[in-house]
Amino acid sequence: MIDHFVGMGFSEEVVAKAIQENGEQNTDLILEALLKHSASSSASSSKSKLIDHFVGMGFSVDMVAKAIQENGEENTDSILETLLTYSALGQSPQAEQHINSDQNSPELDGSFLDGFSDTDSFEGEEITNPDPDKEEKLVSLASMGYSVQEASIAMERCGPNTSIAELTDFICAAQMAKAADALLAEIEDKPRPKPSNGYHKHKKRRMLDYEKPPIDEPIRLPNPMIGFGVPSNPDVIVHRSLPEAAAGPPYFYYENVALAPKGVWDTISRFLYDVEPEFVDSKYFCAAARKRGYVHNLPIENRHHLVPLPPQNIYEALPLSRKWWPSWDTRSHLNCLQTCIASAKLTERIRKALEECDGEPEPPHHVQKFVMDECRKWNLVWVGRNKLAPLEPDEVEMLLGFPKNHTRGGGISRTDRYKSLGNSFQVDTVAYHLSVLKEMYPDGINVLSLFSGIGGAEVALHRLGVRMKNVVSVDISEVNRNIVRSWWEQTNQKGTLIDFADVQQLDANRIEQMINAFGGFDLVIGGSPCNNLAGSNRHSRDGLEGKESSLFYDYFRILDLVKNMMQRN
DNA sequence: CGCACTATGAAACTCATC
DNA sequence: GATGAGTTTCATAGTGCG
Repeated sequence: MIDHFVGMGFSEEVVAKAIQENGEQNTDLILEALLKHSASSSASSSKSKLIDHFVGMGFSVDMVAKAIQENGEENTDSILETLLTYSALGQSPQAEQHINSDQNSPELDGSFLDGFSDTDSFEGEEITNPDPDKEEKLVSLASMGYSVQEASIAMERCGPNTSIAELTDFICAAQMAKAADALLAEIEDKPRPKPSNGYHKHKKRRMLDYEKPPIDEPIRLPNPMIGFGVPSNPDVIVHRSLPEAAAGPPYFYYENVALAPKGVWDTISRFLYDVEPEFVDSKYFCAAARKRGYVHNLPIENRHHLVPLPPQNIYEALPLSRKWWPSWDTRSHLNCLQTCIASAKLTERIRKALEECDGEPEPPHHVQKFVMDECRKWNLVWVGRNKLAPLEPDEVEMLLGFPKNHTRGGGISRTDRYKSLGNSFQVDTVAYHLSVLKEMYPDGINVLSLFSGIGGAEVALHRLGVRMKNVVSVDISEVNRNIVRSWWEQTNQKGTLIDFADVQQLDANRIEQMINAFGGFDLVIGGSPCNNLAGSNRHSRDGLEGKESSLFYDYFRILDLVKNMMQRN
């Protein structure tokens, strides 16, 4: 019983309490109590949040665990002090480790920390005499956006009496040296266009690597996939320093699938002015997973989520399915919403397999395994006794944050609805990133929206209350353009919507024309085709050079044109 | 022709273990 | 570090029907 609810993502403590309060019999009441609890409290326990917080600053997990053990959970200042002391002394300076928490359970067991006290790599007696001056400098450098590792090694190399300015110079010089080497290594690569306003390597790097051969480390996906922070775990990364060439105006926001073939995100990031991608799973925003990478130059401080908050798990999103949900289906979130749905043949096979074991209290293990494998593969939900079904289009609309009937009618087929929705943004996730624009542009913004699809960016901005003065929207699909146009009119937008079918139509002349007419674009947003990158594609997963996915280079081309023209003005 | 339906794996990841 | 089991994935091409 406890395992059942723990499997849904609730913590053991909370489940035990809910069972105690409601009795073992009434699972509905227990679930309700759990949902209320998760709605009222944040998704993470305080301890795991605390760990995440410091790990996000670049400290290793075992270091953080040790520091919390020494100082208690309450005094975060003294924890930080201890961590800085460890770092200053050069103890276990690896920064790449993350907590290996269960992706499905945001809360951690109380016993979680126990394992770490045995694996400490540093001893108490080595930290007797922390140098206060050293600490102060570390704090200063950390607040400037440098990692503790970079800072502490720079101090080690430069000596104790080095000024902050000299230390930052040292770090920059090391970064540039690494960049030059990397650039030499890249010349061998296949030819590529370069940003015309210069190419500067300025990624935050870990000083430890400077000893190693100058090979660019490939981009890795974060675990948990929370980017620079999500509402339940905000500001994991407090500061980031953008490369000079990346700074706006205009702001830009590029999106694609996180699980692309190797090297794809390295290339994308390289083109987009060396901005580090922000990888986020939408399961932290809604009831369905959606692992995506976002390269953008927006500020990341003081983001806020959309209201009202969407359903955070399957039970909130699809309350009617609760009645039929068996205890052995422990899913709390759906998998990625894709462009195709399961066949009726499959759900029939499942129904028959389940009916064959109707007499027993629970299907045998191999049947459960078969059913659950298909449920996860096809995102099936329970709609009756032994009955599973794919999501309806309006349910997909809701899960992705679009208004009901957004893609309905006007001549679009059911198949095309699934396809357009499956290719879209998750609105709440994107809106969280875009939310900083609201205060920056009280008078509204001009938007260049490439590969708009069904208008995920426009819907997100509208729901945020960001006024759109002029929107230039480009999408190859006529039904998609109709959907956006129809939404634009239904929501009584005061601004102007101009649409194009093909990004090729946007050449330098036309872009210059529009920039002159509108006074420039404030936001260039878009997610280029993923079909040659996505794992579901058996036939033509050709990478970034694939037929459609290579349109990424048009996103870059247009963005770079806009940047240059706006810089000139 | 438009539409609904169906069959079709592998790459790349995570996690545990040795 | 190496290995292996387990899990996830904004899809395409072909067929058949009205």
